Amino acid sequence: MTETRVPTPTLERLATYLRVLLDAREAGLETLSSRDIERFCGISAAQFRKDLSYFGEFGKPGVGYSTQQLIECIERILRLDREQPMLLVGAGNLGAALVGYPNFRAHRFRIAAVFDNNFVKIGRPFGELIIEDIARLKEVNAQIGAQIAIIAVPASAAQEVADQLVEAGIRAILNFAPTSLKVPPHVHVRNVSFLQELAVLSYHLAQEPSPWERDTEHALTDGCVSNQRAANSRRTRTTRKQTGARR
Amino acid sequence: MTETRVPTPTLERLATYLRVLLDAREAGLETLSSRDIERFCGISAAQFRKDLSYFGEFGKPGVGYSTQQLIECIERILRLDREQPMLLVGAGNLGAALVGYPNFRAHRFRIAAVFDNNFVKIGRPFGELIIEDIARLKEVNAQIGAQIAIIAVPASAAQEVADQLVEAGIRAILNFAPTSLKVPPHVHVRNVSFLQELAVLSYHLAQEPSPWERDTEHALTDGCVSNQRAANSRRTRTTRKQTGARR
DNA sequence: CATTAATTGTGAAATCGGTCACAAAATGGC
DNA sequence: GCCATTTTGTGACCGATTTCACAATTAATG
Repeated sequence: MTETRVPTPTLERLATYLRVLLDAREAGLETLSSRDIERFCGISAAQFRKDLSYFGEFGKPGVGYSTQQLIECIERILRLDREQPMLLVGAGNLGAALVGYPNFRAHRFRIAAVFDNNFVKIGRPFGELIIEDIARLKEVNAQIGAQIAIIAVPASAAQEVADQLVEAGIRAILNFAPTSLKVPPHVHVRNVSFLQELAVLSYHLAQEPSPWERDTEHALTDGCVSNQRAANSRRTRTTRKQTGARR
Repeated sequence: MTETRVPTPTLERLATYLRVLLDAREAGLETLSSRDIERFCGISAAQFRKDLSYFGEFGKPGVGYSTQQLIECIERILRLDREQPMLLVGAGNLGAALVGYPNFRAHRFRIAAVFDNNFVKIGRPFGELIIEDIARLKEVNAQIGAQIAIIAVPASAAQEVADQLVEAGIRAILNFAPTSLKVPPHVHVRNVSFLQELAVLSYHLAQEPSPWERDTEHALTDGCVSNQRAANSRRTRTTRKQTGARR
């Protein structure tokens, strides 16, 4: 609340709170308590209050929070209170899904231009926009002044695109390509990785095999043993216990 | 590394390591050290070693890790070593991007069926699949036996879809709808929220305004003051310091 | 106006995740 | 075979985040 940097998890949750509040306002609720928030999105009431405490005091003891006022405050904190033009690079399937994504507007994000390097696509309409030549990135953004860009190109092209975006004055990148971008320190990057999310789910499934699988599969306990040194030396250091993949 | 639960951040990073390893194998590198990994994806060498230590020992001191062996081990850990059929619900733009997503196959994920509730779409081709009636979810999955599903429908329909998926035996859900799903405890959910990611980026931009904006805008320090009680009572509790949004 | 019930904001404690540093292991050179 | 060099695996430390618990505040009731 006084001088601390705000933890990223707090920022992420703020967006969730905002969504809940918007729904609540839609439903005509004028105030919400932290316990209501917990019911609606599963984030604990204490967590919610602690998160808000980084920014000030917004509630009334005994009453809760004014839906309308808290919406306005969170929107200001997150800079969602003004139009934000964005650049989209990559006019493929994913790009098409993004230009058609209806929820951007509620948060005042707007895709202001689309770029691709495929000369067959350049000049064609894409949603309500015309696909621009990626070579004109800097030139076009001199007009638009976008600070945020979305990368929706294959991994092999992503780094080059990122470099061009930085060159064009972009300071924040939402990256859908499965690759680790290298950018100067003043540029923020957030990665969205379907594969990563699926991998985490897949891991958890493996931990608790489904009933019909349990008796035909024993791979959970064999499988990934230590390989190399597994069956030989090592394990002599201190009191090496059961080496190998557990669980 | 003996009985601890594996932290989720570790699981997420595992997917990144795998990507790096796959690229390295492609490039003909037979071994990699933890410092190489750090160079390629920015995750610290110590972090990498610690992450692996949850699962066993995979490297050779003085040498590094066999690319091929480590790929195989991580694939086993993440259950990426066998085909995983998935159900996709929602045959809109996003669904189209997902059925066409080329990277699923490298990790053996496969969209085995697509569902929608729009009778105009049902029966039409969608990529290489035919759109099925959502009402046939359970019936169809009795054949497929998928444990993972992807929700790519509007938020308003997401909870109902989730309920039907659980009913159809699904145990893991990748949710693209901006809503908090309620599912039984044995079902895992991961949310993908563009808006949340953009909101975090937007916040950081607000913290460090771009040069050309700095002298025309002063909104950073005014803006979201505490509202309610801001200018009146309160602040009497202990030694309440400067109330209101900072920064 | 006093009492009760609800709810906030926040220090303090607990938990969790990340970094460091170093002993142990592997390799290459001589 | 021995020494120098590299790199692993991990315990110990440290910082960040979450949870807890409670004093303070508000509103409602009689």
